[in-house]
Formats: sequence, C-alpha cells, structure tokens
Amino acid sequence: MRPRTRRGGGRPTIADVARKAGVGAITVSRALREPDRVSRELREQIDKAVAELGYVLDRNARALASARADVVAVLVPSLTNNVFADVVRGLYDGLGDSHLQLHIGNTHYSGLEEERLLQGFIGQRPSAVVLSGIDQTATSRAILKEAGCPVVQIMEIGTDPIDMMIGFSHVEGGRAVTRHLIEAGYRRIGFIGARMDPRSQRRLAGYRAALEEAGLFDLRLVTTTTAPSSVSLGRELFRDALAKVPTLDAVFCNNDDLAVGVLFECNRAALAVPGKIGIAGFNDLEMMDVAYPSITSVRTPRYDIGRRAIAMARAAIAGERPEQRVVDTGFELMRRESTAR
Amino acid sequence: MRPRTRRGGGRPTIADVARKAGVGAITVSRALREPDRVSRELREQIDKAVAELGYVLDRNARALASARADVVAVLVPSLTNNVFADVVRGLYDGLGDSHLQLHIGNTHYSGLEEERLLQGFIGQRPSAVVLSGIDQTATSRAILKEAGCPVVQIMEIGTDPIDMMIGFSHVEGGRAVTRHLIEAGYRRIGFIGARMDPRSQRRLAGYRAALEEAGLFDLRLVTTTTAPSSVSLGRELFRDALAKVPTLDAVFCNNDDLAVGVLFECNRAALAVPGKIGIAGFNDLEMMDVAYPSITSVRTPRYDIGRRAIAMARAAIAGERPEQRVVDTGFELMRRESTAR
DNA sequence: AAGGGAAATGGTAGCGCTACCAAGATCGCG
DNA sequence: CGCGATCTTGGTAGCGCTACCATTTCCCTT
Repeated sequence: MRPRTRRGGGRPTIADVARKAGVGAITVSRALREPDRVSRELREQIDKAVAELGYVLDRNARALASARADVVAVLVPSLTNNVFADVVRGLYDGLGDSHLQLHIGNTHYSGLEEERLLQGFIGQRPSAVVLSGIDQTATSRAILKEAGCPVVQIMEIGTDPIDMMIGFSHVEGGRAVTRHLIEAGYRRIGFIGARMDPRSQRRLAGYRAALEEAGLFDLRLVTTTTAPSSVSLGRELFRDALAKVPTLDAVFCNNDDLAVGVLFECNRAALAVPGKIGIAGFNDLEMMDVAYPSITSVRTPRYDIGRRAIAMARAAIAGERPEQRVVDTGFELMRRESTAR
Repeated sequence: MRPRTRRGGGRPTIADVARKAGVGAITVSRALREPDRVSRELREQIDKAVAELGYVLDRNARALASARADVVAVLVPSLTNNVFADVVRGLYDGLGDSHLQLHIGNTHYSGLEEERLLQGFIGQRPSAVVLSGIDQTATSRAILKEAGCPVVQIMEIGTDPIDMMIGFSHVEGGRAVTRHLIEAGYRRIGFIGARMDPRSQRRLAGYRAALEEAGLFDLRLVTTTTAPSSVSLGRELFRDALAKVPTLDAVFCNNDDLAVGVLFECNRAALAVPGKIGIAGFNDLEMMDVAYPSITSVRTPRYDIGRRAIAMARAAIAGERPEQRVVDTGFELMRRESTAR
C-alpha cells in the first residue's frame, strides 16, 4: 500500500515547498498570490524552495479551491480572418502583467457552436467572457447572465448589452462608405458580400439606406454569397456582378479581401480604377494603403477594441463597474486612389 | 453556520444530479465519461436530471481528480500571421468529436516567452503539447521531457525531435524556389526577408546554397530586417534592394506578404513583371493565384500539418506510438506568371 | 501599563470530481 | 447446478489548493 503518490505524477506540491522552506502550506500559497502579505524573509526562503524543487502551481487545483479560474474566455467567429487575428492580438496585449490567461474558442459564425463552447467555458468558471457581436442566442444570453462574471461583447454595438459592449456601428460604416462613393460621382454602385454574417448584413443595410436616400438603389446591384470570404471569391463575385449589371461603375465590398480580388480582376481585365470602376473595402487591412492603386476602406479599431475589452473586463473583475456600459469606438473612412475620380 | 454552499456559486454538482436521478455519484461520473458502461435505464435518468438541473461539469475538479486535463496546449509564434491561422484551423478541425480542448499561446517568436508559457501550460497538466519549429531552448526541452505527455513539433523537421515532429524542410523550400528562378533565366536574384526567425534563416540558407551552386551569390543581393512582415514592408525592402543593386532582375521573398508588396511596387513603378522583375513568395497564400500577374510561391501544407499534428497527438494519448516520429510533409513549388519569363 | 488593532502565520476543512476497490447481479458453461 | 467471469453499481479516500478562522506577535494609543 503506497502511502502517497497514488496518482499525481510525483510533481512537487505546495506541501513539499512548505516543508522545504520550513513554513506552513498556506503561507506558501500566500507568498505565491500576494507576496506583500508575507515577510521578506519567508518570501525569500519560499522562492528558493520553489526554484530548487522546480515547483509549478497546479492551476486546476487552484481553480477548484478558489471557485474561479484566472481565465478570460474569448469567443470569435474565425481565426483565419485577419480581422479577428488583430482583435486577439489586442486582447493578448491588454492582459499585460495580470496573471489572467486567454482561452480562445472559434464559433465558426455559428450561434449553436457558440452555445456549445460557452457551456464548456463556463465549466471552467472563467473570470470573464469576451464574445463577438450582438447576435447571441437566447440560451447563450441566459447562460451568461447566470454565470455571474463580467461579459464584454465586442466589435459591434447595440441597445441591449448582456453586460458591457465595445465596438462600432456597421450600419453607419456601410452608410459612410456608400455616401462617399455617391459623392465621388459613382451612380451604379454594387455591393459585394461574402459570408453575410449579421455584421455584413448590417453593412449591407447601411449601403442600401444610403443608396435609397439618393434614389439609386437597385436590387440587382447586390451580389452576395454565404461562402467564406477570400480574394479569389472577390474576383468571382465581381465578375458575376458585372455580368448582371454591365453599367456597374463602383463596388463596395463587405471586406478587404474581396476588394483586393476585385482590384486584381480589374487589372487583369484592363478596367481602369478608379476611372472606370471605383472600389471600396471594409476594415482597412494594412495592405489597402500599399495596393496600386491604393484602396478606399473603412478603418476599424480592431486592435484597440481588443485591448480595451480586456481593460473593461479587468476593471469589472476588480469590482469597478463602468459608468458607460456601451462604448462606441467609431470608425474612420480612409479615402484613397481607388475611389478618387 | 451554513452547512453547505460555502464557496461554489451554488451551481449544481454531480452529487445533486446523483440525488435527483437516485443513483450514486460515481455512476453519474461514469455516465458522463463512458456512457457505454452504464445501463441504458440509468443513463436516461441521469441525462434527464442533468438537463433539468442545468448541470455543467466542472473541468477544474475533473482535471484535479484525474490528474490530467483534456487540453492540448498549442504554442505558435504569431496569431496575426495567416500562416499560423491556417495551422490553428487545422488543429481545431483535427479535434473532431474528441472532448479535447485547445489552449493557444502566442510566443511572439521569443524562446523565453515560449518557456514562460510552457511553464504555465504544464501547470494545467495538458494531455499533449504542440509547438512550432525546432528551436526550443534547453529549458523548454527539459520541461517537456519532464512533462510526460506527447509533444508534437510542427511546421519544420529536424534530426532531434523532442518526441514527434511534422513539417517540411525550409532549406529545401528556399533552394527549390531559387533554382526555379535560375532556370527561368534570372541572374541577379535578390532575397527579401522580414522577421528573420529561424525558419526564415533556413529559407535564406537554401537560397544561398542554390545561388552559390550556380556561382551567382552576392551578399549585396540579400536585404533583410527583423521587423515583422507586412505588405508595406515588402515595398520598402524592395526599394532598398533595388537601390543597392540596380541590376536586380528577380526577388525571392521569405513570405507572401512581402511578395505582394513587391508586386504592388512594381505596378506602381511600371516595372514589368515577370519581364523586368521576377517575383516569388513563400507559403502560397490563397491570394497568390489571384494576383495579377499571379505570383510564384511555395505551397506549404499548413492546414494539413495542423490536422495531422492533432491526429498524432491523439494517437499518442491513446497509447499508440507511431513507428515514424518525424513526418516530412514536403512542399510544392507553384510556378506562376510572376516568374514565367 | 493596559487595551486595541494591525500584521504575520498557521490549522482545518473542504472545492467537485474520479481512481481504486468492493460487492452484488447476471450470465455462461461444463 | 455450481462456480468463475463479466457487467453494473456504489463507497471511500483523496487530487492540490485556498477560504475561513484562530493565534501569536508587535505596535501604537491613551
């Protein structure tokens, strides 16, 4: 009958450290969590014992004992998408020197998948949850309200936050870029959209509103697909759009990948940009400014949203409730050569 | 003196489910993990109780009790980079219906950061670890050998795997594309590199070997920076390279972002591609085939590497040791318009 | 000098789950 | 029909850590 080491792989525990340092286990625990509350002398002994034993804290045990994990659960619809890659980078940088960990889940733009992931994450009792958009299912909302931890919805704003929210209006983004195209003198302005998730739908709504306002809307101008966005898809959709409406003189693409595809296709087909065709994208990827001609786009503060979302979550974890639960970051229309007619 | 609910937020536990279903707690635990080992009748009662109580398994408690978390720790050098985004997508898809979770860490191309993250991840007792490249520090290697779980190094191969390895030779990739440029008739072939992490260094080594073999190498042909890669950086570096060597007639870019930047700059400066300047990239992003002209690149099976890495890890977790510890996926040279002279 | 309070340290009792073992029920086979 | 093998179920005892409370020591007041 082995007395100890029945299961754990024999890794040193906090008790081993305590024995070696000649202190109580709880003091080691404290030295690790709140060094200020332990005398310098003991702290040094403990640090030494930790180093000598190669002790590593068992996060699972800590999470169980303290009924919460130092984890922020993050749900994004895609990781392949540059847009969310920037957000995630901002989230990471927002962590700073906190001992929080990020656990990223990929919803693949599916509300049900989001529910499933949420279920799993909540089982870890995260310190906070960050999720994308405002179109959670009723079940997801219920789970989150129940969870009792700060929740930050990002990339979009709306009137009914689960808890907190930081982002911008996609309707206004779509409207702004479309108005710009109208002002530039374009008249047959197409919309090209891939994926057509709720945010894309709202960009389309903004586009439509702007065109209707000017009496220029025509359903045939809209070319969309639910297939995932890509540069090659931009080419395909542009060809379709042009076949449908040969008088097309501009396109607003629901994201920059598509816009780049349209540009390449125009180059290939010798359609002058911006003379013959105006092109505008959305998100303002770094590439848009370098393209030839450079491409008009809507700059969205993705990295910043990530950073600030974590800052909001950290403040809320610390008990500081913000006076403003919904933060509108706005966006910036970047006028470039591709629409300078 | 409250008898129960001292800490946990009052969420139902496995004991609550057991009481409601009229069975022992351990039977509930089994029904959740190995449904086949519980009679149909009890299983249905338990499922019902779970649903009614809204029971969610506490992963921390499970991990503590079973001394391992159903987690695969993944370390990648960057999340913003399309290349690793594809790998991560493959990893996710490789998970399939297993109950494994992915925990992603971002090393920012730093060995020390990798060590730090590894330390944290090991504290969670992951079921497996996946990490990028073959240049881990001695400390990292030691930690991993100690950890006693399967380890998969990805995206590159070498002769001294920590455990398992899947990827391809970056030296050969660089050599192949450079030879192609030589065969296409280019003579003053530049190398443009950003970041210059170890894999980029090895691509450069392959480039150099190919040029030396042909008696064409010249140090001034190499233009690199440690700054992170971007399309605009491709433009800058190309300008620098051209200023240094005005007779430059081709460039091999250590990745596709740079190559696109070079293409845009050539368009802007009215340098004919491939006539005046040949361009080749690395990784074969989807965009390369759509660009005008389309850009030669080295296709790397990133998504596939992700999937197969998880498959290898899962097999190893299940106790199946592969006969082949190092898997060379190879790569494919995609010859396109940008080098078709 | 007595009293009050803060700071430093430790002991006890779980957190919610599962490994391990035991025991009863069922079955097959000679 | 007896006996071992298999299946199903349950009890006990932790996993490694921390919340909660108790204790001791040392100041600082008054």
